[in-house]
Amino acid sequence: MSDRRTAILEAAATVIARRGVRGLRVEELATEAGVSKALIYYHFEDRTGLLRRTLAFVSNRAERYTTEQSAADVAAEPLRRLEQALLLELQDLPHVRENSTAWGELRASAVFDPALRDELALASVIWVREVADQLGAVLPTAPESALTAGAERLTALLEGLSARWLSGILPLSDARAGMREAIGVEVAHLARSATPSAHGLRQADEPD
Amino acid sequence: MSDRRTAILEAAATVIARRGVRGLRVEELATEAGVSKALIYYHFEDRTGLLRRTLAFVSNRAERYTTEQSAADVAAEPLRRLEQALLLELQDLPHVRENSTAWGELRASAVFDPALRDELALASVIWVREVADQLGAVLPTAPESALTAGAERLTALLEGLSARWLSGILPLSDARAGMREAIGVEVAHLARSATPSAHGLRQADEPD
DNA sequence: GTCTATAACGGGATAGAC
DNA sequence: GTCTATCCCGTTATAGAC
Repeated sequence: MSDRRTAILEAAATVIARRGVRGLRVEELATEAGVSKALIYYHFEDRTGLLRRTLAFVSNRAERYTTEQSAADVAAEPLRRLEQALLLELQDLPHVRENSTAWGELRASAVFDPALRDELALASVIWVREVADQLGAVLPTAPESALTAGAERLTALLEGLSARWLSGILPLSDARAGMREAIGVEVAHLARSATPSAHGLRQADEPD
Repeated sequence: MSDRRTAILEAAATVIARRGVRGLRVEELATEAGVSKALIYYHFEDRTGLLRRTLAFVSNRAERYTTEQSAADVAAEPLRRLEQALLLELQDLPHVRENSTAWGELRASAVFDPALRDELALASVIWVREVADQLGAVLPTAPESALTAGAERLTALLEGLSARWLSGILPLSDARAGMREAIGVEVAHLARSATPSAHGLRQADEPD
């Protein structure tokens, strides 16, 4: 894959984080990437195609830095690693903010743009499974389905808190505190359901 | 307030739910509302002003139907009422879907449009307090700060789950199950922290 | 592969009649 | 208050040279 193409995708993430999907102008993107407008249409089908590729690019990049970060502390306790991985997205660092903002934008756009849904669903499933795995490292006895459900809740909460933080209605520190507490609560909950024999039988909450 | 003006706001919610803020065309809005484009500019400053008013309109409407629904079951147990109020937003009914979609869109837009932030922050604070109050009815002994934090988590989770549902990456039934379980977990958590030595206290009045 | 120049048009906003 | 008609700018997308 050409250098230019990658440069355009990186620039797209930057511009989306700055202006939103709605505010993305192919011209501004061209300037940001240091190329001409026409080259963007040469490398990508059209505006929507570009967005699709950017979504995949952003989610790969997020996955990459999450994994790197965790690998660096592979010796750390599973719970610490889980917290790190989730709180990583709630930091006021340029590249984190950029990735979170772009991700949020593209997710929101997917509600109205079916072309984005496949990429979004794929990225989402990968992320949930990753978190489920880390939860599994914390709670080896918990059943897979419970881990997935827990990961679903934690990642959805993270997206909700992130959206509030980025739209300026929740201070970052509150978002981080909320996330940290939720992790603790979730782990405790899963631990209780996973080891019913230790204490009294604790059945699942409500029937569907 | 004129009939027309309200009709335009209602139509705006409908069109935003159909096309997104990004896809809202003043012309389509005019058709939907059964008025001319010019009238929209007569009643609202400009496109952004219209969005601001629509945000306030949508959040008022949501508050209204939440309250109505709860009032109808005022005799129900507090926990049931809390669940009802939150799960209300996760239903595949036209007007609910419309409100949730429009709300999500406007929230996402606020990240890049400071003009929307004040309305958004206000609506958000009202909603969190409402949920915190209902949590307080379930757990009279819990301190106000814990209730607010819990409500923050529950509403943020709801927004996260809702976004996933509406973007088609999470089935509605999963979203509802996740929400229901989270409520149970959260209430249990708050109950434990509020009554470290005993449980079942149900008589204390409003904490400060 | 990459550029400059331009076509083509969608859509926000306004003028002015009634 | 409400309409019809229209302006006109910004934006996507393409043509064609190098």
